[in-house]
Amino acid sequence: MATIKDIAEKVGVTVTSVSRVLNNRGYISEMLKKKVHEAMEELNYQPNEVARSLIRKKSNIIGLIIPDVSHPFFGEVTYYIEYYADKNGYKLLLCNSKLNKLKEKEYINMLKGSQVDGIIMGSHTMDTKDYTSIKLPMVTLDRQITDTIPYISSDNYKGGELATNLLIKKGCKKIAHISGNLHLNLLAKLRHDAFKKVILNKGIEHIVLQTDLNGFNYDEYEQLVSAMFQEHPDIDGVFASSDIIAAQVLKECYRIGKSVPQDVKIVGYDGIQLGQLITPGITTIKQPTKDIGKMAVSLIIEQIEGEDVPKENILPVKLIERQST
Amino acid sequence: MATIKDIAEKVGVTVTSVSRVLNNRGYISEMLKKKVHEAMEELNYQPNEVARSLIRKKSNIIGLIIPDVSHPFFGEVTYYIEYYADKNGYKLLLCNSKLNKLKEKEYINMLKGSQVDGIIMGSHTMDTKDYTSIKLPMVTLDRQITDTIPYISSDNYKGGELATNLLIKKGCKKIAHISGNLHLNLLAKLRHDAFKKVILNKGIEHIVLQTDLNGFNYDEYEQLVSAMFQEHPDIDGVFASSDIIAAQVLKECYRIGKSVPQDVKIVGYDGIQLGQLITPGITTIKQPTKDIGKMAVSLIIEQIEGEDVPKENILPVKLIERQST
DNA sequence: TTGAAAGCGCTAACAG
DNA sequence: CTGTTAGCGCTTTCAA
Repeated sequence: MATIKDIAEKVGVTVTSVSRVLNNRGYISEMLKKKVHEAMEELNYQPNEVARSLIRKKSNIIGLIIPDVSHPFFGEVTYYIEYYADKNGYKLLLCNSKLNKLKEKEYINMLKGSQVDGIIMGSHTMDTKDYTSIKLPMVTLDRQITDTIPYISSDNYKGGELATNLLIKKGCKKIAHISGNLHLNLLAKLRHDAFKKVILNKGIEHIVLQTDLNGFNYDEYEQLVSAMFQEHPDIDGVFASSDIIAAQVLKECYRIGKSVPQDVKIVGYDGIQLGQLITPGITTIKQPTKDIGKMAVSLIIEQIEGEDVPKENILPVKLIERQST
Repeated sequence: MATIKDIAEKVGVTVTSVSRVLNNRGYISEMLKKKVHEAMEELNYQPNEVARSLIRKKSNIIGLIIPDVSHPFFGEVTYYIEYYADKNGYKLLLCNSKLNKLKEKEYINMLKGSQVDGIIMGSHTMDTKDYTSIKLPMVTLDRQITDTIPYISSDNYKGGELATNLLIKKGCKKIAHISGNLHLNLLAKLRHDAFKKVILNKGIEHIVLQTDLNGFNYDEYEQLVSAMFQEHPDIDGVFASSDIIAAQVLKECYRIGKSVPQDVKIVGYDGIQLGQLITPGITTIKQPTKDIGKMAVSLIIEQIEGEDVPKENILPVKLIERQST
């Protein structure tokens, strides 16, 4: 690979001058500019960003830690984060924590070592102090760690209300809520809280199930859902905390001969693109993945640039009614 | 952030010695080792990988260019690539090209500038010479660019045969194949070739449709599939080039009142995890995403280490029969 | 067993 | 408008 020195020699000036045209800083003659650009073309020169990072103390890299990119919700969010990062001249280092505490720690150290300019955290298994000691621009997705670390979430409480109210409105008498892990302090817990409030308020029979901690496991979902219908065959409404789980519920209904929405009504969560493809369409609460990604990037960049950013960033959700209700 | 100098001063030695214990190279007294490690603990020291990369001329970063992480197939592959990269001490820089030629070029330059040690290319919209001029360890997914650049693909021809034969065996009389873009020189084209060969061989009526170039667009799929059934209402078998498209076909069948598999039989491709959730289950040709990811990483690393690697790497596919056939 | 010195590729005062 | 010099944080000969 050609270096700045090569092109300096070729043009017959010092590296300083070349650096100047590279960065378009200070006075440079048109003549020099032209020659340098030509030489760059010829030698196929590409500035070494590693060297630049070292001296500028800025890598232009954002680290992203999520449980699993292959989960459709995180896949979509990641897509948009990468999109907006690139648009703003940043690169994305991707880390899949699998909701594993140790891996999460290691990734954070790795990212610090790699001199990333900021971290977007979509996985939160560690203790509060582990996050506060990071000392790097940070933004979390769906978790409020302290009031100093900005977070982005969609309006989980509202989502929980919308889903629960819809099921009630449609006449469900016994409703199950299948939530994610309730102990991780995720804001997604608010969906559960809203569910409880609404349902208690209306005095409707209900149960709450929780999926386990070990990431996203389709088999686990399957067992959970199957056991649920076995123990509570009279369930006629399910509010699932993800579209994946909702699809699992739908599948189980088919398997045991319950028709949807006649016997059982189902509401999912996330509004993943793939949800459109399932028949009957699963009613869902759509999270604005694009806006989440965009905001995550802008909040990180603003912090990198030393600006103050709002700590609470709650984006609206939207109820999408399809055939499962 | 503490630097090597800080810890050298704290311990009362030179940076050279500290560097030695960091890298466990050369003679170092146990005493020094211990002291240095203590100081590292105390100052929460993390070696600056940017500085290391600069001097070692090795970043330990792999670049990954794919069309779109939020597409489930690529999401899964990306997940495994990151997994194995991390396992081998490498980091992953993620790039979504959206199958856009210009973006792909820019990403490649960006990755070169970032001094990545190698590139895994899962997006191929450029011309052959653009790839050969990259001069960096590289491996492509599903495209044979030249006989010098190693590629990984699953056995597309076999997959096409399996799918087509199954549909025929199940009694289909008019079979449609919905392929991806046939002009991108992807090896996925072999699915189409196999389809043609088998179907002509048996003299069965058929049509071939092609999805467009602009990445993955659910609306486009919808229109395509809808138009297909309108023009050819007598189609009773569909071999789709992805599970997503197959799901779209299934959905359209529901919409227009065709039952699956009685009226129309469907075979998808990829074997994405999400496919399990759809009812009726869509028969599919499963690509070994985990093995693909693992092999991509190992082929890149072997090249980085100067080893020769096999150029053609074809992994087996597997027919998974579900209810759509 | 440890240190001095050079240098990776680039930027940035400060001179001229 | 251009060059000299120092230095980012680290590794690595070569000496001691």
